[in-house]
Amino acid sequence: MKPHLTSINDIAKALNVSASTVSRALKDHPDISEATRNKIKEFAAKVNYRPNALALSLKKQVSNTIGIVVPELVHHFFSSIISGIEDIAYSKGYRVMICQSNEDFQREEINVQALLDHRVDGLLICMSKTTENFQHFISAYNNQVPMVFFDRVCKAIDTDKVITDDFNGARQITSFLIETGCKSILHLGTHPQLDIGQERLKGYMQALSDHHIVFDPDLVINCDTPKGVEEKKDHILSISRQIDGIFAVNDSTAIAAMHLLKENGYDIPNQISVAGFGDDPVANLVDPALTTVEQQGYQMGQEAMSLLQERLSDKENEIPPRTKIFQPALKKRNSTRLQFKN
Amino acid sequence: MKPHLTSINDIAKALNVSASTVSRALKDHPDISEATRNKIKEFAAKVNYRPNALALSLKKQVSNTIGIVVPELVHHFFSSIISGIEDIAYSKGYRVMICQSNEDFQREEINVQALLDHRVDGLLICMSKTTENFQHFISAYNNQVPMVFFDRVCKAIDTDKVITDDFNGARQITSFLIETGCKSILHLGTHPQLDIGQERLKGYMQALSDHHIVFDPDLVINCDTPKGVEEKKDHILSISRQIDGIFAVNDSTAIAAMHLLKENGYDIPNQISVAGFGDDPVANLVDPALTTVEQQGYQMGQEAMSLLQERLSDKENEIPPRTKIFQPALKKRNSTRLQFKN
DNA sequence: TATCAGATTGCAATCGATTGCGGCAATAAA
DNA sequence: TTTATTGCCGCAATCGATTGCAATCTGATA
Repeated sequence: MKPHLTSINDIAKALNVSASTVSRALKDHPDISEATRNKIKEFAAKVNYRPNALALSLKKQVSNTIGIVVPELVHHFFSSIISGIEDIAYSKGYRVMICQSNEDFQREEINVQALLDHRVDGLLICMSKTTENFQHFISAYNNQVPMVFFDRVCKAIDTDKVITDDFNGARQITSFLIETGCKSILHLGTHPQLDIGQERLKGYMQALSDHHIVFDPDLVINCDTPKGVEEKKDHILSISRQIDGIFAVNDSTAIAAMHLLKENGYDIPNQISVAGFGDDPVANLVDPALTTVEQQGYQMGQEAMSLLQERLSDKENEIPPRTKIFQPALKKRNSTRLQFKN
Repeated sequence: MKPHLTSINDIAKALNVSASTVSRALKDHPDISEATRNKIKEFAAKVNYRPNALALSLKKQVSNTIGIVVPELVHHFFSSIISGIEDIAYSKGYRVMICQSNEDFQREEINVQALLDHRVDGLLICMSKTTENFQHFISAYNNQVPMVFFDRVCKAIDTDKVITDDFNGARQITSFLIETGCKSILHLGTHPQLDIGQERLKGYMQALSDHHIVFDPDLVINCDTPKGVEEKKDHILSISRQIDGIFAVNDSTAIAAMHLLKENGYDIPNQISVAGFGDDPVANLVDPALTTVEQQGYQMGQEAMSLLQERLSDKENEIPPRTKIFQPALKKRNSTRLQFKN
């Protein structure tokens, strides 16, 4: 069951010429006579000849393929980033190989290694939540593999990065909660080792401080998935009587929390306002619609691929590492009070 | 900026042996003395040697890579299918290359061609909505490329297929609508050239017939996305007074329709019941939660990859084409009345 | 007729890894 | 001392495509 696709040698044999003549004829090399060229081109078209990309990559030492590692495709943010990457990649003549780490460090290591084994020209990476050892990245970096991190970046490596201004986004949305009347805001956060988690927490704290509200560490819970909300529902419910707002690190967690509260008789947003982060399309479909900040996944993907492409074209290696920061935009919806209330 | 990764020849030169000796030593060939073997293995480990997958694929004429073409990654159904595929693929030692057609025929053609150029061992395909010409599939099929279609299959090719029982799913959910009191059900359907669209329409019609309801062609609208609902909202609203139920071809369309009706003052489900297809996670998050049928994307992906893997191992080419049919399960939620009402 | 330029085409090496076969040495057997 | 055996390793071809250089042939010029 092995497919047999026509090679340049097959054509050469069939037409009684050498492989080099075929190769030259197909790319209009002036050395080849018109008669021979036409003969070869016609035959190639007839048998639907296509150059073997593996052989080409091996010979040219360039695969025109870039590798992507994302935590999970099922999240809209990541799949829209990938669309952004792909659209730029296609337009520049690159193919992409997509891998999921499933938020698992070992799978991430294997993925990076496999992509390097396939000699991708560069890497686009969003780290898994559980990655604390960066040796696989450092090793690739030391081997001169061009790489761009996006969203969850690796601080240990000085390369291109595309990120959201998580601090500012969190500060904005927390401020909005406070300005619409919230005085006691629960933060559902993510793993402390993730930069985005730290930044969003800092933004939350900064907003409190901006409004002279004392930070209460008991109002921060490590809980960043709907499953996490389910697991910690007793904790969340026990705390729910003393809060009037929730800022969750992402939309799905915010929505899960909102459902939990609704089920337990809370009026959203009048008793408790709920806000998320990311502006997943779901945010607009739930009831009440979720207030959140928009992360421009598609554009971030485009930017990441553009940075990588520039680096790949930079033969003299003179581009310094760059960091592109996307400003998230507040999306006011009905899961939070819209006006100031005292 | 080209990465330099160590090759077997680099090792050979460094240790003053031949490349063949290195190759044999690394795979414990008995011809190589223990001393030489250890020396080579130690050096290889030190420089972090990894075999070039391109060279291996070229030499062995097997890439251990399979190609996937899906319409769009952002849909949960497709990304969960991919997770199912990947998990099986990894466990069998295969890598995957994922392509999106964006529901565009030409992009699909390009994707298939690019995957074949990369000499994938097999293809896993879900056709785009706009594909009406199957030459790119037929050509691959004629070249003996093992392929499995899933969800949206290509009838023109006699190969493995993994599908949902769309007819039965549509019949079930339409029957449920009727049995809970609906007498006039609008169907929001997809392109007629898609099998899944035809089957779901047939299932809908069969359910009507089962319950002695006369089919009304005016109650079928070609509308299969939230955007489509927006575009046809006047049509839908003009028809809304004469209906008491909607069966949409997928969940996102059903939800969009539900929102449209809610905005226009309809009570869901008491005035109009709404049902979807697919059981996207969103279905459970909207209010009211959407009644739908569950399509087991992850399991379908696993099955598709398993079929392909069996075919790849079938050197004698004696496995006949198989079709696996997944039965969708009704998920009763609150967007439809739960009891019979007259 | 000898020589040369120009037009065509093939040879062979290369990319990285694999593998059948042959070669060389040391040791054992005759 | 000669022959055979065994252990260990390298040569060279191969996968598909590219490319510098050499080779061949034609027709033209001296």
